[in-house]
Amino acid sequence: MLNTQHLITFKALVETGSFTKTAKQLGLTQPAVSQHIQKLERDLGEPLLIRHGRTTDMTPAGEVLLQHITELELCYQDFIASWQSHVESKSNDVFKEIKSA
Amino acid sequence: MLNTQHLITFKALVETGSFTKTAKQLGLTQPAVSQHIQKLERDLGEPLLIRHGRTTDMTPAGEVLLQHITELELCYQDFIASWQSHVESKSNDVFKEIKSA
DNA sequence: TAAAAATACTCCATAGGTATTTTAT
DNA sequence: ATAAAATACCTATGGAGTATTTTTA
Repeated sequence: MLNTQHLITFKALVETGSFTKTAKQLGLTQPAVSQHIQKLERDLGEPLLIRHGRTTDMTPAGEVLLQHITELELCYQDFIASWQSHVESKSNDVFKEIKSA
Repeated sequence: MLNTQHLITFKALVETGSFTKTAKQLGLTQPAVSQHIQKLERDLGEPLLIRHGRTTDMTPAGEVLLQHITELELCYQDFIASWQSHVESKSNDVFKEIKSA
């Protein structure tokens, strides 16, 4: 199973293009970022990035994974929204109880 | 961030209706299942299940979460499918290389 | 040679297990 | 009294940090 934190790190890495910047952005160290990517690559059995020296390109596998991450984020946002409205309706219930007391 | 393994455990628990059966099904111990649910409830700040003795009912919060899990599973299945076809097209490339050699 | 990433290692947090207690039928 | 869930406690794995080495621009 893919670790959600590692996926977040991968997405940030694609955006910044730099392990060091990603680490700063996420409040991690650079080795931690390296380890997240390595773990994903081990889990998936192929490289997500092609390293040419300091710069990196995404592999097709990386593109596929990135698309998945985007969809997971949408899914998560939907959940947050429904959770919010659940909590709101709950506090409405409490309000009603107070009023009727 | 909600732990994916804990979500899987919660779904299994809803299906089996029993901590012990869930543990067996997932190859865990019963206390591990208890801990997964407790962790989710702590993370979300409200109960997912109402315990009346040995039996449990899902709370509305539990229903909301379960819906989310279902959507995550769909999302994951889509990913598996696109990953498969990515890998296949890669091996096709390899095949082509062999043929053209 | 100076930067960025990888590696080595160490430590600590937490996930999961065993043993036990609590609870409800 | 028994079966199921909760709690206590312990251990081991792995995640994250520091220090260092490697790499390349």
